Amino acid sequence: MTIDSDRNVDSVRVRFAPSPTGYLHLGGARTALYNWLWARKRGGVFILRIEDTDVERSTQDSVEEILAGLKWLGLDWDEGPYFQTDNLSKHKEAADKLLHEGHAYRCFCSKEDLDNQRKEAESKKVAFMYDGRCRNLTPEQVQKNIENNILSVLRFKVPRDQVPSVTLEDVVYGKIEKRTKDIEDFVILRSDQSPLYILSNAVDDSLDRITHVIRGADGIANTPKQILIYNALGITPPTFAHMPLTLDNKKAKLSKRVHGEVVTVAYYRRKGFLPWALCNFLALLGWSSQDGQEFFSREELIEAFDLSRINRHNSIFNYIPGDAKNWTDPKAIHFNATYIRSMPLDEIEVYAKKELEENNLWDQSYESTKKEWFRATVDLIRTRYHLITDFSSKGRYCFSDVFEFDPKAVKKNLCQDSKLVAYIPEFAQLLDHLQEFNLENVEAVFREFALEKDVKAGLLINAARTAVSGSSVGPGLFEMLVMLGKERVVARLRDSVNLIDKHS
RNA sequence: GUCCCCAUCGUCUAGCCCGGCCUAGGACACAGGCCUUUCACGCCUGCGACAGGGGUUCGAAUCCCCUUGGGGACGCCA
Repeated sequence: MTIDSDRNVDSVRVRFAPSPTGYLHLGGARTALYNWLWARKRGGVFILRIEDTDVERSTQDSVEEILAGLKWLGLDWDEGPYFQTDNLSKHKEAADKLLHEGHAYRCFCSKEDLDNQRKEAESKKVAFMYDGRCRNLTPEQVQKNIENNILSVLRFKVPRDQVPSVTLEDVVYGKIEKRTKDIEDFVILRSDQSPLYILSNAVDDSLDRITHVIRGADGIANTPKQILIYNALGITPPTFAHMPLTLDNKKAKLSKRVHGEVVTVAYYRRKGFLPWALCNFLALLGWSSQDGQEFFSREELIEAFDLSRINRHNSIFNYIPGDAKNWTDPKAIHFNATYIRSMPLDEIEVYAKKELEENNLWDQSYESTKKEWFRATVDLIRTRYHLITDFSSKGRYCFSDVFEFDPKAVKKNLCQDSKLVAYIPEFAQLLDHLQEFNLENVEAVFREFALEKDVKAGLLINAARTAVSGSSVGPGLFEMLVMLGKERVVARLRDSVNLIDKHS
């Protein structure tokens, strides 16, 4: 259990606080998931807060994309979405308080000036830290600057003399210590008096009575600063749990800009992922269960999840750009495929239906007269599918007579033996005469025909597979034929002879 | 450059806090085999790691130090 499990046992409040400056990406989804899991596990509250204080870059589209992504993933929130900009007055109030109580001061240094200093430091390869030159301005000097309309920002006065170091007990990283001499007097209010993230975030977390801040490890550097703010404001800081980052295979932070859509949640939705399969995969990037279980239902994962089992090292999202089969982390595909073939039929049917509808392959009868047929078909073909989109692509032949023939399959299975041109119409005829088009009878036709002609059954079976499905792979042939029904099978077999002509 | 953090199979990880049960376990991927009418199903087998060096100890993947490697943060972004 966590460090403060006793104190917060009945009142966990966590939040996911994305900035609406882009897409919901995998890293954000994972952060949201961990927060959600923790809230659900502890019977707490999961809050969604949009941190839109960067007016320049925040967009409404991005907000909608984030909400849609979370909804799709099934990460429902209990409060919000709150918008950080709605709290601006509170943030300014806090800043005023810090100023009046001597925890902050006006800094009149110009941005250009500081940028130059920073550049110079960089070229000299020395560390740049604001030197605090405005810290000890006399009230008269400050007044004079204000009268002269010199713009000022508000900087936090890091109490280096009183507090030698800030330590925190991170739930996942343990004790983290930072000397105050290594923390610069950071800006909390811009020159237009708008608050910065470091301030707003801390104030909002306290306003929202957040008990656990669960965020990426890139937030570690901010934490000591925020603790200093909490202390100056007389607020007890929340518990922090930083989660390791997810890097790409070159160990760079995942980002939409450099990695493209493969890191966006929307992409997985489009490509045919089951939302829970993605969640399940994401949960395992940095966390593991005590007993090694990897597949979890929502309830099971909530039960098994614990902040204390989050590991400390960054993980790599192992996708290989340009690899058609492994267009994303192979393990993620493995999760999706496993869910597709093992989830309750009732649930997968819903996804299959939606997929077919979107591709004009849906027929109303699949819910009435052909309901059982549809169920059986979905169950038959899902075994080897990796993605929901496979139902409309690889499975197209089940739902439409217009489908593609894989040239390699045609060559391999139909053009392989010239006798097939004669055989196919023959056994198509035999099948056509079948009273009952069931597994036994259909198989018998193939077996007996093979015997009679003294050829391997496989020759006929493979030819038939390609003739009726256009492919060389798929479910067991006889199941497939019975599923398609006599009429379609016979017609497709007869038509397939034309394919052979074309190719030979 | 400064500060913070991390380091087990190619990847995700278990084990580490409380040294011996570790000839280091699982999963994905990969390879081979089986089943079979095909296959991206299933089953079996294999491949494959404690970054390096010093300590401490009877004994170290586990504790300590150093080196190396990696990541993150150093904005009037969030």
